[in-house]
Amino acid sequence: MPELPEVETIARSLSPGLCGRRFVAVDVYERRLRHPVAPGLTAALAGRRVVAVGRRGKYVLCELDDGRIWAIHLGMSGRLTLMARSEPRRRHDHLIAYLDDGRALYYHDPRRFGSLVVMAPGELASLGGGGVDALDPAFTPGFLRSISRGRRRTVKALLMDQAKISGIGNIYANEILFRAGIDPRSRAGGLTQRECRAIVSATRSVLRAAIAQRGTSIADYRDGRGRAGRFQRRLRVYGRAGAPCPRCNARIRKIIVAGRGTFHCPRCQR
DNA sequence: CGCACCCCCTGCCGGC
DNA sequence: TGCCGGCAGGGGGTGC
Repeated sequence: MPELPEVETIARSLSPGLCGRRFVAVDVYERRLRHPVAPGLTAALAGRRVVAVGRRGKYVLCELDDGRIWAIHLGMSGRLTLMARSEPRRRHDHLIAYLDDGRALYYHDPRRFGSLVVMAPGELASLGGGGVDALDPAFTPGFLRSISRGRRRTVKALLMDQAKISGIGNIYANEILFRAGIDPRSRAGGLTQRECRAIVSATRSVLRAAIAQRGTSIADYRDGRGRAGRFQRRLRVYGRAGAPCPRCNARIRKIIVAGRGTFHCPRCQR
């Protein structure tokens, strides 16, 4: 589910309610996530105060008062919600972290593709493969060109490679390449400077616009207060197979690229 | 190196 | 109505 804009929205919506609060107790109900929840997670969180809530790539980062960082990945179906602690635990609520103000943070993940890890600040650089965050100023056309050069892989696979660029998933890769006018199957190594500029520019505008709409809610996604996003109304190709291209009216096609459903306009994306 | 392919897991939807 | 296959925003591992 959540890509960069959704994770950013979740972090922002949690921050006011979490910052300055202390975890008084943490209950783990299911340890079998993408990586098994470490036995020491509860002890690492309990008693700690939250100093800041942020994001990197697709991870929500919760900075603790001992300098360590709780990194939360929501996989495809994860939710992180701040609610009154009297809320009943629901099916697939795998962790509840109780705060010192009568509220609690609920981690909910039906498919269990997410992960929960407390790490030292030094380990942050390698998180999720260590790619440059897609909204980091360091993600420039020159950088994109440097990681593309000589590569035969498709440009879409490169955009979604978290070890190179972090935060872009399947929905936004489709939208970015549509706005940049580039065929998702084209080879990364063949990108011109002009195309690299178009991709970086489209990445920033699409991700920022999606954040402004508080993310894309297709099925599961909700922010830290349970609210849906609105960017699904602005999607130009994702999920629109057979519909007319908003730019040229040709029919949008669905193909498979990089193992994922890929939507594109065969006329305006070259 | 990069990819196709498989897996993990639950829920939902459409077709029959 | 029920069953079944396919698909879904994530990542990781393997073998070619």
